[in-house]
Parts: sequence; structure tokens; C-alpha cells
Amino acid sequence: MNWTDERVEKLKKLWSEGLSASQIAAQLGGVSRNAVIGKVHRLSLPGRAKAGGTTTPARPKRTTSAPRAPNYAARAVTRTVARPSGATVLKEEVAVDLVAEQEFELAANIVVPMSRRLELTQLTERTCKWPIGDPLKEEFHFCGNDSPESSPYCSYHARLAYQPSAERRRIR
DNA sequence: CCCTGATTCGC
DNA sequence: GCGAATCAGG
Repeated sequence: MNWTDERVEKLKKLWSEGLSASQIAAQLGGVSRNAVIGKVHRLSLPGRAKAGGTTTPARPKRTTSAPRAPNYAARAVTRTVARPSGATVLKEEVAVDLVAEQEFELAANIVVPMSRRLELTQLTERTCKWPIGDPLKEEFHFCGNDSPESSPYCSYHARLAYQPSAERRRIR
């Protein structure tokens, strides 16, 4: 892809609007963020204030954040006694399951994660792609929280998306 | 590790 | 002129 007048104009526009090089590259298509940055330099466009890593272009402050659930799991540590025998192995496994259940229920009942309010162009392989709001409206965005193992959703929205079975009833 | 922009340098 | 590789910072 080469730099047609159109593409250069779009680059100038988006850059002046404060979009990051990678965002611009994504929107132009066919070029890397390096290409965008290189072009910006060649055009002698004004760089981003403050050298090195700057950025964080206009953060809308942070909206109300949900209170964090206490981390009970951290306290429910090992309390195993002497265990040169094989029976204790079984006990440990049970304990782990209980902890897992606690975490699960805490998450299921309380946690409503705040979204990072990402735009489409900001999504990557490991950001939650759960849409929020009306796509036709301006405030539409994506969750954007970390999604484990390249899942399309964060752990919270993955549960909403792939409702297993028993949980279904409780939510309804 | 994710991201950002800046710079270099072979093409 | 172009942009991948590299550097440097958050």
C-alpha cells in the first residue's frame, strides 16, 4: 500500500485528533504502526508532547468504580498437618475445591467489572470484546478487560456468554 | 507483557 | 521515501 494523497490526509487528520499510531494504522489498513510513525516524521508533523512513551490522550477521568470484593482466597491457605501418608492428598484436593467454589460465588454474586470503555480500534487479541451500549450511539464501547488465553471475553463476560447450566436458573 | 512514540538504517 | 527493527518509556 502506498501513501496516496487521501491516505496522507486521513493520517494527518487522525494524528491531529490524538489517535495513537497503531489506531491510525488499523484505520488506514495495510500499514503497520511503524509505517504510520515513520510517515508522521517524514511529514514533520508535530510529535506527541513529552518524549518517550507519553500518551494517554484524553482520559475521561474514571467513573464510579465498583468496590472490590475481599480476597478470601488469600486467607484460605494450606493448613495441612503432618502428612507422610496418602490420605492427606485427598483432603488437600477437597480444600482446593471449596476455595474455588467460594471464589466462584463471590464473583457470581457481587462483581460487575468496570469496563475499559475501549473503542473498536483499541481491541486486541486479549481484550474483552463484549459490546456495551447501543452501537448506533456515541457512547457505544467494548468491555476491554483482560481476556485470559486469548478468549474473546473477560472471565465475567465469558460466563454471561457461555452460561453453563445450573447458573442459568440463578441468574433468572 | 501490554502499550506508546522516536530513531536508525537497509532497501 | 519507506517501514522493520530497535530503542526507550509507562
